[in-house]
Formats: sequence, C-alpha cells, structure tokens
Amino acid sequence: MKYDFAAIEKKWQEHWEQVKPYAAETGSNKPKFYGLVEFPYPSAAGLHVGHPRPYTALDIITRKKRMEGYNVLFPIGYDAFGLPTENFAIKNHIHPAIVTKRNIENFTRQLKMLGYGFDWDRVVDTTDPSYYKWTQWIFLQLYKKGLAYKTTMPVNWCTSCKCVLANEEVVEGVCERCGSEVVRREKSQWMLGITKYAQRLIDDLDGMDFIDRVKAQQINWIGRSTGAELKFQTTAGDELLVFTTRPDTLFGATYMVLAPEHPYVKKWMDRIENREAVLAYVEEAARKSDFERAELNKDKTGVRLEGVRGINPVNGREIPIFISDYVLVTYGTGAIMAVPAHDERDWAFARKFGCEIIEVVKGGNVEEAAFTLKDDTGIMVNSGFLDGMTVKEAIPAITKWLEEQGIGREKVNYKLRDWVFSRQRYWGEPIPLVHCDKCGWVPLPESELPLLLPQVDSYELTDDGESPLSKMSDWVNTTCPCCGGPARRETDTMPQWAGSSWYYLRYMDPHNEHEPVGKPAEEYWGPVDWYNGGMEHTTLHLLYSRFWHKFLYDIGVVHTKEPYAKRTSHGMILGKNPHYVGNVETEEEKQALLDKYGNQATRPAVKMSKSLGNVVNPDDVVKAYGADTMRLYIMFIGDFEKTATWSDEAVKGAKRFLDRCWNLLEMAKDSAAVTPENESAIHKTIKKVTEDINTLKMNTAIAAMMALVNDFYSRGLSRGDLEPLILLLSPFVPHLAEEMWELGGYAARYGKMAMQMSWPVYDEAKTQDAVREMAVQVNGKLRSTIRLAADAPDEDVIAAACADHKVQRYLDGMELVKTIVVKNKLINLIVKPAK
RNA sequence: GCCGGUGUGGUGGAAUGGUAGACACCAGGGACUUAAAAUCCCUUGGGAGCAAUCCCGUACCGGUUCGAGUCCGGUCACCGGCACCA
Repeated sequence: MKYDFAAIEKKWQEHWEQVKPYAAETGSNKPKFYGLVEFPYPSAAGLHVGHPRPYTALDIITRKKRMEGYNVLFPIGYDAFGLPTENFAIKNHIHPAIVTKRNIENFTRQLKMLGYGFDWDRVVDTTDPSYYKWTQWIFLQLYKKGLAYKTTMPVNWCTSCKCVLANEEVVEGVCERCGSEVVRREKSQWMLGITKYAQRLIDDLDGMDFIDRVKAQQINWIGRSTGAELKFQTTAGDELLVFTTRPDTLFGATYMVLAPEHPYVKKWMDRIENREAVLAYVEEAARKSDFERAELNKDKTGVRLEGVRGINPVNGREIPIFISDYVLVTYGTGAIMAVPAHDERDWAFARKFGCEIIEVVKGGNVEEAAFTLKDDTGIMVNSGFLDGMTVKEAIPAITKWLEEQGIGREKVNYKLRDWVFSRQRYWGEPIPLVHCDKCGWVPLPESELPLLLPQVDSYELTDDGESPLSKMSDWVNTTCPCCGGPARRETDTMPQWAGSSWYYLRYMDPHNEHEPVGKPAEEYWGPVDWYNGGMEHTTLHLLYSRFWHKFLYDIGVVHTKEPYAKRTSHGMILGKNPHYVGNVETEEEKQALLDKYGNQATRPAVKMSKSLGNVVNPDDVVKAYGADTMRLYIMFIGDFEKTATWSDEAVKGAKRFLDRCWNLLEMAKDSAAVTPENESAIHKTIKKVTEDINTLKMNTAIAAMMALVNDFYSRGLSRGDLEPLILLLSPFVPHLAEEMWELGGYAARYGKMAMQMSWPVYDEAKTQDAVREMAVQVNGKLRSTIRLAADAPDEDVIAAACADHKVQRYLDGMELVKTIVVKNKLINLIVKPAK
C-alpha cells in the first residue's frame, strides 16, 4: 500500500476537528503547561515558510507534554491591526476589516493544513471589539496612573507611511517597515512611561530562563549608565545641568556643548553676539533627517555661543559654550561638559574648534588621541585634591565633593526613551479619550468601552499628518463625559504593538466579558512556561509586553512579575540567492554578478523575496509532499537557533524517510514482543528523542529516529518494535503516526489515538550495550579499536589493548610509562623508548 | 567603536575535553525493470599504496592537557544587534 499523505492528512484533520483533542481545561488537576508562539500578522501573502519553524517546534514540545500527562494550553491568534492591511485596503478600495477577515481565513486554513495542535476555541483577534475593548481598558489604567501622557516633542516621522514611529521602529535611520526616510517632526503625541520601569526591566531578567542573547540585547537597548549630574554656573546667570559618566575628569572640562534644541539657546538669544550663525545652525540641525545625522556621523560641526560662558565649579575657570548636534537633546540633560583629553568625540571636536586639551588621567598621549580607559591603570593628575588617585577612587571622591557643595549627585541614566504610542492611521485601536476645552483630556467611562472604530468609506491618508479619523466630524465631535460640554475625540490610534502586548493573557480566558482575564484562569495558567519568537521582537514586542505585564502586576490584574518564564528564539529561513557568484563558472560571469549586485552576490543565501523569485509557499510544499514532510523537513533543516537555507532537494529526503517509515508496517512481523536485537537501539532512541525535544534539538532527534529505521531495515522488526517508534514520531508527524497506529492495530488494542498514549519511557539499563568498542590510543594517537565486555576492569582493558596486533607495533622496543582508561570509551597508552 | 554569535567534507549539518564527519542532500556503482521513475543494496573528507596499512585534516598562530573541533591567549573573516547615549 502506498503512503497517500493527502488522504491521510485530510482524514485526521477532520477527525481532530470533531473530537478536539487539543482543548485546554482551566483548573484541571494535571500539571499545566502553557506553550506560546508569537501570533502571526495575517498578511495578504499568506503564511511564509518561516512561520512553520517555530510553530512546529512548539507543537512538538506541547504534544510531547500532553503525552507526558500535562494539561496543555497551546493557543493561536491574529495580530491583525496594522499598516500593511490598511495600505492594501487603500490601494484596492476594500475596507481593512474585510481584508483582515479574508486574510485570517486564509491563515487559519493554512495553519490547520499543517496539523498544529492549537486550541481553536481560544483564538484571539486583536481587531475584534471584544478584544480591543480590553486593550483600551488597559490604556485607560495606564492613563489613570500617569503612565500615559500627551506631550509635544520631536518624533520620528516616516515620510511614506505619514505616521510617527517609536524609536524601536527606526532602523538605521529609515522606517523599519517600508524603508523610507525618517525625519524629525515636532508633534503632540501620546507617550507611555516605559522608562519608569527601566530598572525593573533589567533587574527582573535575572532568574528568567531567556536565551542569553535576548537578555543581552534588552539590557543593551535599555542602556543603563551610572555617573553624576552636576550644575555649572554661567555668565548668563542660569545654571546649566549636565550628565557625565566621568565626574572624575571634571578638572579637564575645558568647554561645554548644548544640543541645538536645548531651551537655553532660545532663552539666551538676546545675549548671544553671533545670533545669525547660531540660528542658522539650529535651523540646519532641525532640517537634517536621522539618516543624514547617522551618515555624517563623526564629522563634528558646531557653533560657539559668543557672549555666554560656563564656569567650571571645581576651579572657577570660565570656559566656552558651543552648540553641536553631536549632543542629543533626548539623552541626559541635553548638555555636556566636554573633556577632550578623555573622550573621543570631545577630542575630535576640540581639535576642529581649537579648544584646550588638559590631561587629567595619566596613561596615554592626549596630543595624539583621547585616553578613555576607566580602569585602575590611570592615575589622576592636574586635578587638585584628586591627584594621585586611580580613576576608580576618584569617582566616589568627586561625587562626594559635589554632594557636599550641593551642586551635584550620583545619577543613573537610560538610553531607553518613553514609548511614542500614537499613530496617525485608521486601522488601529481608537484611543478612548476626549478633549474638552474646559476639562482638558478626559477618559471615557469604562462602561463606554469598547470605543468602536467608526465605519467609514474613506480612510485615506491626510497630507497634514493628522489621522484619517480627524476628517470624520460626526465621530470626532462628542460631549465631555465630565461636564457635558462639547468635546473632541482623540483621532490618533494605537500602534500595532498595543494588541500584542497582552494577548497571551487573553488566551487564558478568551470569552470573559467582564475582565481582560479572570483571576482563576490567570492564576492557573500564568506565567507562560515557554515562549518562542523572533529575535527581531526583542526590543519591540518582547520589551513592550514585559512592561505592560509589570504594570498589570502593579494594579493587581496578574500575579507574576514577568509574563514569560522561558524565551527561546528561532533563526530565519533563507532562500537560495539566484545571483550568487558561486552559481557561475567563469571569472567574467562572477565579475558581472559582482558589478551588478555588489555585496549581495557574495552570499549563497538571502531573505526570500518576490523580486528574487526564491519564495517558498507552504501550500505548494504541502501539496507536493504533505504536511508531515513539511513539518519534518523544517525541523531537520538545522540548528533551530541559526539561520537556515531552504533546499528543495533536501525536502525529498524528509519525504523519503516518511515513505520508509510507512513501509515498516508491512515489514513488521506480527508479534507484540520486542525483538531482543532491537531492544537496545529502541531504548537509546527513546532517550535521545526525549532529551533532544526538551532542548529544541529536533534535528538530532529526527536523525536518531532515522538511524533506528535504518536499523529496522537491516535487522528486521516486529509490531512490538514499531510501537514505540510510532509514538516518538507522533509529535513530529501526527497524521502519519495516527494512520500507522490505526493500521498497525494499536488503536484497536489500546482504544486511544497515538497522541493520547503515554510518552514512551526508556530503561537506562537497556540503553547500555553489553559489548563495547573502545578506542586504543598510543601517545594520544588512535591506533586501533578493541571489543570488550561493558565495565571491564582496567587491567583487562590494558591487557587487551597491549595484546592487539596493530597496537603491538607501536609498543615494540618501547617502555609503557602510563595508561589512561576512560571507562567503556578509550584507553591511552603512554610509551617512551626503552633504555 | 561597543555587545552577542559563527567559522567542520561538494552541500545542510553531528560530536558531556576522549574513535571528527552521526543523520541527510548531492554524486557514483549495483539489483529490479523492455525502459524510465520509484524502491532496495553498496561507495563517498583529502592524499599515498595492488594490499595490509600509513600520512594529512575542524579559519589562522600559539598555549594548557596523556588527549583539543571543544578549554585559554592572540589574529583574521563573516553574521546579528546597538551606535555622536556624554
């Protein structure tokens, strides 16, 4: 009989639809396990071949957990608000809600096609009013606690999306999504006070089972640095506050720099003698896009403020003040004390503008370059009472002095900025606040949630940078919940990251009409035991949702400080590069590719894209080989954490393996007994697969099962031998496993599906071979192998090794000085020439 | 520049400090077949040799060790993140 994957997969998917074997039961007595994958954005393109990688991995893990007796929650949903859908809708004149519905249907079909064990009764859709009601509710709680506030500030503005972006959404000066130029604009925006949680977001990573690179990247992004904040007097009378991580170098501060946007620049305009030059510079800086700032990088520019000088508090010296865009208004105090001798940027600026360079830490040559080491090797000089100290001693000493003088204190700063939370677009959650001329911003009463997105015909972009909602006067004009007077609704919507910041909680209790999540459900299921997702979300979704969770913890909605106990991450799936130089033979052809595609041509594999024609559609793979082959191959492709390249040839290998498994049914002798010669191999395989699934090493788990199948082909097998193999296969290739389970008569015998059986257990004793092959080394070089009974005493091992005819040649005329025996593995004979 | 990671056959990739290359893909050979596909079996890191067997091999240089792909120091290359953050 042939392995008819199409019929088998259809049959079992329909069966599972009926019996719902993946339903999670809140409050069950079994131990719980909550496995989570990042819910997809339902794009028009459908499922990408990258999606099945993490989904299959967690599907395998949760299926195994079920077989191990856990009550498993493995949910799925759709993160469906967002710009691509809105842009698609505008272009094709379809309402985004319709586009979304259609895309979700397609994604659902594809996910079911792949046989995932999701609990389909808990599906969450962020655009569903019964869901975003609670997204809005959480926003109102943030507002009530002062963590949501509206402020005018320079923001990242995408010139193509016509929308603001969070810092996390700007990559190398361009829009993360569309790649267009990002400029700075002054706009009034809703902000979330994530910086208030900066320290906790660092501290609570401790003890979490997150892979190291996720922790490192988050800590990096939050960017904590310790130093001092101190005041400089100025000849204008105002005090200038600066932040420095090197208070020890205060004696070397020979000038100051303000960001061009620093408020004092305007304030001092009357005193500034070179007004025109200063104004011109400020204007130019404002015009520069982030991209230009990054491009122009190290080339320092600036203007000296003539007529105002700062006073170094430690020695009373008057020093010049500059403005320059190498000082950022968004970090620290927007003003610095410059110590050119010990800071590379200050040094470059000082050289260009002829500022004085005073060495205050010995150890370098400050005429040649800035000396920036902050360890014990440098000794303070030219620094009054700090002279002779190391840098490490000088920092607390000067900090103490600043405190005593009342002009400074120790200070911690973070690179993390508050989260720009409003978007000037239609397809997002409406922000549930109104503005009243009398009362200011007023939150909607919770009873009025959800505030529905108005149904309108036109949601085209406006050119003035306002949300499309601002054009809908019927919706915008309302009454103030506070005084009853006329008021206007907020017309900006929330960013895509809003709905995804708490969706894992909704899965626990998806139909609750009274709370975002009920207490019993949250206390039973929380926290998520294992969350897998992309590295690209480390400083976006993962950070944002940890922040929201901590806030919900503070207001008593959840009982854990952290949402996710464990976080792993998968590598991307790349496609073959059609322009790779390795594809062609001659030097001329290679050069032609290099000329045309540059660096691109040097890479064998690249991101899949329509324009390169290397996109793999899961539908096509499933049609040609079946879902089980797709699942198996995507797990076998390589180390889960690393990027991997899709190979059409290698898929066939996965299919071939499943064919070989299928044929075992007919090959197996009709006996329920385990064949003695297969027993050890079976137990070893159970052990290997069990351990490898736990550590996400699906590729080697599959390799072990392949090896066992090869053994069965060469040695023959019984129905009893096949039984545990089917159970091991079942999380990986559930359709094939169930069919074999049924056809092999196991289903009838146990009255259960394979997935409902207990996970096979191995007997450690039976994983041990009675006879071992041991390596024999002479002076560390492999010379022979010998076969001995397991756990043979060292004397026997040495005797057998010395007696081996290959080994003897190396012992001839030599004196045995030492032997090293590694039990059951290896013996090393150390010899030297006999005297 | 800073942080994190990687470097192993023609290819994807395996190897708690202990027989490098498991398992696959590709390729080659054989069986079956009128033939092809599929399937099954065999070979497959490089080099020398009729053979037994030997030599060389995990980016490069050095070190620790009886023994290093693995640990330590240094170098190079590539990938990911951050980047004028004071």
